[in-house]
Amino acid sequence: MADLARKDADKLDEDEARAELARLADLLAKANTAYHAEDAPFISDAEYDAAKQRNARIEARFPGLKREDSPSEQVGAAPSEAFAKVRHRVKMLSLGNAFDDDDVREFDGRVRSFLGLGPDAPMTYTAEPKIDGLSLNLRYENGLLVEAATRGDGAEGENVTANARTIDDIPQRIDGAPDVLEVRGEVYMSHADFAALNERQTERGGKTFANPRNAAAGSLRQLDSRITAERPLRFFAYAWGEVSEPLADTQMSAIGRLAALGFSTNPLTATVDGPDAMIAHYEMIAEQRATLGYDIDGVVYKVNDLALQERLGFRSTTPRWATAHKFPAELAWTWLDAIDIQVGRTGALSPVARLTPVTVGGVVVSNATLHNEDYIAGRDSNGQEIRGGKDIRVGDWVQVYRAGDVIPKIADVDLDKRPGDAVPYAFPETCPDCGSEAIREPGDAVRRCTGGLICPAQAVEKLKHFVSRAAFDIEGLGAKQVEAFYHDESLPVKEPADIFTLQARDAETIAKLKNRDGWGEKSAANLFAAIDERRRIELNRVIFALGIRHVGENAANLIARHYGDWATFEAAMTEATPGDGAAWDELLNIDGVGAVMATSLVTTFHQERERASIDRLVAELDIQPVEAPSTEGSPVAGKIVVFTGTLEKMTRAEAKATAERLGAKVSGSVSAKTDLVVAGPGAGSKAKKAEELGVEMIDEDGWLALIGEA
DNA sequence: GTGCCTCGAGTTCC
DNA sequence: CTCGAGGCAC
Repeated sequence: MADLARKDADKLDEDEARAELARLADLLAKANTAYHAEDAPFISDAEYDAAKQRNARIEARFPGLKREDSPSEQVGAAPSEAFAKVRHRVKMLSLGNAFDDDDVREFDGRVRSFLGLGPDAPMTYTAEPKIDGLSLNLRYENGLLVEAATRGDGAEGENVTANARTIDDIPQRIDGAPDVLEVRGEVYMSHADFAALNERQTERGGKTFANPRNAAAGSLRQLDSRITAERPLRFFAYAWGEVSEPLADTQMSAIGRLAALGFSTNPLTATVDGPDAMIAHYEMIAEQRATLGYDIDGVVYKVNDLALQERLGFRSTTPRWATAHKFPAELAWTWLDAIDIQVGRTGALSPVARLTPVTVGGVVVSNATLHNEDYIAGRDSNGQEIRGGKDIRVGDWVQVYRAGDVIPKIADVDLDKRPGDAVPYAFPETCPDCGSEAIREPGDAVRRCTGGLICPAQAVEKLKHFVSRAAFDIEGLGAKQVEAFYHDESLPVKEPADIFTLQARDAETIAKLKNRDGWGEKSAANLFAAIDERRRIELNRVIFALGIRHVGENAANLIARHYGDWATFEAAMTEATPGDGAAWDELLNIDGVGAVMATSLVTTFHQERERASIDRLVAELDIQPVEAPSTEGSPVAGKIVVFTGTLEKMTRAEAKATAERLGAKVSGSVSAKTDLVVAGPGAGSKAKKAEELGVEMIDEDGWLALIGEA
């Protein structure tokens, strides 16, 4: 009986099967509690899946033995699917950062210059503490709370409505609000509540939390909302998402409106005029930091006038009208035990510091990035000394901080504690993984392995990139799995095409897969189904997935939109030669593609080995063409627009942003391809050229009238 | 040629 | 999140 757990599920007799089902039911129940309720799993996901499958297999053989508390009847098994996804109707963006007074002045300067205002024009901002918790979007329809979602990646978060309802600061219903109102704010835990919770957890033998933020995050993400209800979470409202009618004219009065509706708003929120007042408010909050009773990590400034906020708009990931002034990072000293080298997808050799674990800002840090060769030597990319020119050596006593409160870095070295035998770090000149020469191009900061596809480290990283979220995103085939497959000689997946031939390649594949830990027939079938589903895939994802240097998600979109379908794209890459020819010029003419990116693309398609690998992949796929996004109803969609002369009612940057939002392409020079020239006073050569070419020309008012109709 | 701005690549820990 | 580099405007 002792080895029951090891015995093949198909060979158990009836008594053994009954005992084994009981054991598995108990094990899985405990694992569930540990995972969900205590946030401290004691078995791996793979072990969990294996136990579940073993249970299902035995039940299939002895249906009569199926228990009333059978784990196969229980829902919510897969931890990652615990919460439903919610797509935010208005994106939840992050904020840009300011680290010192100069950054704050620069922020103010950027706001003014975008709006075309001088340094003396009045400009009012709000300033409020930046709460260190997790942001939440609350959706109210007709005054009733209908949905609460975490920020997630900004576009999509998790539905935690049941848990949010247990938080006292979050009203279930509100009176006098717009029909649709999304309130945004921060869920946090106070210092006192955090300490009491950890004490309680210790008494119960449960897991304690490293800091209030983790405690708040862990509590909000409980599957059982009764547990969340016992956790003392709080909420400050500071923003909004979708609203059916405007809340107010200014940020400050909108916050007042939220307070009037029954939300907690932070009492240290105030309006301030200009950078000096912003900085003064920051210092006032910094002085109170220790006595607030909850964690804050800085001060947030927002342009107060909502009409100006709208004009300022957004950059790719952050609003132009707000920034976060962060408190200086916490520092800690520890020993540097070793320096390891990692090899990236593009062959970049990145040094990583292995540290004696140390707590920095409530988190235990054991690794820190060392960037590159120069950084270790004590110089930045311009050859300027950093850390007072002190190099970093194995054995050193080093000061660590978390840049942006996230990435561990080394700030300083204590030379007095340097061991006598410490030697300067010798950066490897060959790849630690494949032994190929590692070369640093002149003017480049990184040293790269020249092994290309023959380098196992690069091949694995390329595969990870291939299955990543913005690329193929195959369900059940993440970074960990492809790495395991790569190294499993019985099921080799050495390049992307191998993923798609996995099933067909070998009739025994399923049998082989089953030998892997935690895999059964069902998981294999699921995997193949997920892979097959991804054979139909959009062109932009394919281009990004190829992992060509300098071609990221954004560039891949631009390129896909330009060529439209794979055949056209492939023909263009094959035909183009770096430096000249019509195909090369066409590539360079794509907005956002320059010579470096173009060379990288074209040479990849001309390298025999790379090309063969791409061809093998494409043969397995059904690549969907992409169309330029239709900006319906926009009078300037797809048009090439040039702004020239002095613009009086908007700045150049503003005009460009607006035009692009409406689907127009903004160019700097007038050519036969130009559709429209917007000329302000003082327009010179460009207006003249437009006239010669017969391009339509309008003034600023004409432009505003045109887009006003949009 | 210089100076933004944005993107790409690499990074850690939960 | 940060840094470096590419792309592009001035």
